[in-house]
Amino acid sequence: MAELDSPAEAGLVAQWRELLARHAAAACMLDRELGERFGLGMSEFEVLERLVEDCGGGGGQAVRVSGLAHTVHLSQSALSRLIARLEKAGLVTRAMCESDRRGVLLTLTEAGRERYEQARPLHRQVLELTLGEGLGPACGSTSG
Amino acid sequence: MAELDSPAEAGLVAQWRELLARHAAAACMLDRELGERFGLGMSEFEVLERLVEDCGGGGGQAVRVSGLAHTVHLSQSALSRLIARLEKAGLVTRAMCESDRRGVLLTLTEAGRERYEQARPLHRQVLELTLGEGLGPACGSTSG
DNA sequence: GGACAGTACATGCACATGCATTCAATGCAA
DNA sequence: TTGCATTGAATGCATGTGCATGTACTGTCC
Repeated sequence: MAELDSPAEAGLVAQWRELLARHAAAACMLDRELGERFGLGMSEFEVLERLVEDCGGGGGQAVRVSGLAHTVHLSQSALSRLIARLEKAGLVTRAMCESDRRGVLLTLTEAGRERYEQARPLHRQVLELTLGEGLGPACGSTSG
Repeated sequence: MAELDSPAEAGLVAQWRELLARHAAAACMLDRELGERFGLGMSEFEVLERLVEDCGGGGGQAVRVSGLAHTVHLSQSALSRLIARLEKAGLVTRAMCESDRRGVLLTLTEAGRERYEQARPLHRQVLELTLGEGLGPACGSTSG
């Protein structure tokens, strides 16, 4: 039996599996629910939320893409395409940064803010369901 | 300010972001390290591990694919293709189940067991790094 | 000014994933 | 036995992701 060499190792693996299960359950349900009802993926919502936070309540404040990359767990290329999707959907606007013309400034549109506000309750409900109580079966294993 | 309506909501979101960060850090490093050194993805290793556990120490005990789906957080189709990759790599063997010929029995090959045993220390090291201590920047945001 | 390294973002490409569908096999009912 | 719903797994397809690269721009050194 090679898998029970040390108790510390077993605990670490148990912790990892618990994390995997919770993440899978939450991520899958978020993707499905937000996608069905609001046309947003989990990461799309996450980016919108960061934009709302960083832009503050006042509209029009712009955010650099490079700043987002530090908070959203996506590669730079994935983030670039995600923003392209959001822009295509009319939820954000891309504009050239004047002070550093390599950079891109993101502005949340009114539609983007509304979409976020509409989706937020569902997002929180899913988190309550999947993080609050004992975890259920994850997404992938229930499909088929 | 719409994002601080209730303290419970804020706590839930904080918990979710913590989970996202830990998962991203661990999953990314696992994929990268296991991929570079052993040609295994995170999920491939996970499946091998379940096979080792379910087959027990003795070789040759077979495991149904349908049973794996409940423990690995993948869709049925993804699991099917993952198993195909493992079989192509010579790490598992697919055989028809005699009692229910719809089912597929998986057998860990000697190479599969060896690969798992070789990869396990690295897997545990990554878990220690990413789960044990305070989380660092996640994978995606550090690439580029 | 010109050359060159570094940064910010976009894009080509390969690949893993999920959904819907398909195929094979089982269980049940008539 | 035939007919039908169900289950286990494989496959077509669209999509999201990361890596490597390309493009545009900045800053530095000469």
